[in-house]
Amino acid sequence: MKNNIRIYRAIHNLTQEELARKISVTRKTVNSIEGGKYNPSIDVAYKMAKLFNVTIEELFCFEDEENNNEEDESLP
Amino acid sequence: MKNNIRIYRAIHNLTQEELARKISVTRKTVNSIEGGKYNPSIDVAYKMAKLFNVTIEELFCFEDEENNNEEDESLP
DNA sequence: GCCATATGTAACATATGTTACTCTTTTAGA
DNA sequence: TCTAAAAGAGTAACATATGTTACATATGGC
Repeated sequence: MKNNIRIYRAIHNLTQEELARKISVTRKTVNSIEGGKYNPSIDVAYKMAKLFNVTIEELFCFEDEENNNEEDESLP
Repeated sequence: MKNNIRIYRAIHNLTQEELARKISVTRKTVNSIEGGKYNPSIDVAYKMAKLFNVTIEELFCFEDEENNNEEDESLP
């Protein structure tokens, strides 16, 4: 699932570590979610969205994430 | 975390099983989330919100869930 | 009361999100 | 270039969400 964390982090001028501290998770969690390694829990998603003053839907891109292959390394 | 699943389910006239099938989870998952047994994953939350045509924030009540005790049995 | 449907719930197994620890790589600045 | 901050990442351990299966309870119509 793609997301706009990096963008909103830039807008609010926060490092991954600062963001992590503000929402009470580790920097690795922010790093992994921002990099799309895994999806956030709904709590973490909400805390981030609230901090950035946007909705969860604005921060994370759900739309057509079901039928893609999250990497292009499998393409011919 | 409280939620309005039961209400929106009633509005859309769906049983737990029908809702479950529409969002590709089991009835137990719907039942457990609706009953507040655990929080949904962000995917399930999104699918429900999309089906009911509301935002995740409208469907689930995050606001002051940190400092409550999720039951009123502890009240005097 | 009897029956069908809807809902609540338990034990266990599996999948996924999060942390702690550590290390490497990239980026920005003097 | 050298340095430090920032970001990317691997692993193991743990917490939580979800599925499977089965059974119990409620509710309404006959």
